[in-house]
Amino acid sequence: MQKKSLKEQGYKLTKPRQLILDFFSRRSQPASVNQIYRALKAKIDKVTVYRVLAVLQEVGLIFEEPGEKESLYYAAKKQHHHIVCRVCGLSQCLPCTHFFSKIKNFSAIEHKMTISGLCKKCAH
Amino acid sequence: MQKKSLKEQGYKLTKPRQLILDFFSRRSQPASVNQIYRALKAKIDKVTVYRVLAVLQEVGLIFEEPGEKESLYYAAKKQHHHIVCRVCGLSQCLPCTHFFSKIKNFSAIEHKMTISGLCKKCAH
DNA sequence: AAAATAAATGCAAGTCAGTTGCTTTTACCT
DNA sequence: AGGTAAAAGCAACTGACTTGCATTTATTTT
Ligand SMILES: [Mn+2]
Ligand SMILES: [Mn+2]
Ligand SMILES: [Zn+2]
Ligand SMILES: [Zn+2]
Repeated sequence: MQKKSLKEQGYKLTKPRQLILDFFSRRSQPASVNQIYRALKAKIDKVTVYRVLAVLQEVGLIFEEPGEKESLYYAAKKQHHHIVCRVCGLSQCLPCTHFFSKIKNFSAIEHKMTISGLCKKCAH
Repeated sequence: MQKKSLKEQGYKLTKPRQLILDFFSRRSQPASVNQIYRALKAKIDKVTVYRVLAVLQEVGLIFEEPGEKESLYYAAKKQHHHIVCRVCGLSQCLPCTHFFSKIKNFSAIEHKMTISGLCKKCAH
């Protein structure tokens, strides 16, 4: 089954929401709030960016991820791990192994991981 | 070889530094800046807590870690991974496997990982 | 098509972690 | 004890993120 739209889930399709959905349809890499805000050349308030991202995440149209500098990043595809260059920010997907399937004493396990390094261009 | 003291590394042994070293000698779990600050009942300025932690980390007497709520945590033992209860904060060490030893395109690899869950007491 | 209405936006102000600049105090050396 | 550089304390700042509230907008109802 494919993703339900905002309207199908009882949310209005507003101009800010449309702008941010368009942004993600053009972009495959994860993006921070500020990257999104700047990409829209401040056509919408930054508070609205936060609120729209919360809604889009709520309805499963985007996904949150941990990041290096700004802590919240979002992407159009479900969360998996990345390696990020600490100099230029180049980011590359990593195959997602399933760590820790049998941890004792804890339930409802979640994990967040950031792997960073220097890409060829930045390594000297 | 064992750890060099502050003095041996050219740093003064001041009252705030002593207090924080004592704090870590009593505590095995990682602690955030605020936890440290509150534990000292504000005997020293919070800015000083930040600066002392930076020094102690610099000289290798404590180690920084990523965390769930506050992003900076510190511990007396070298960085490894933990699982943290999202309700009460109970934290437990995890064996550190050496992920990602052969990543392509990136050098100087570092990783940060937080694993959280609900401990037995908080799981209902 | 216009009015009604609830939901969403924008703006201003607030919170909270972490930083910076600067003055005063302190550890340590002579 | 006195001198001095390093460190502490204080106040103000920054930047991410949140909250409250008045205004605007998407969609429903006439
Ligand atoms: Mn994964
Ligand atoms: Mn590890
Ligand atoms: Zn790079
Ligand atoms: Zn718990």
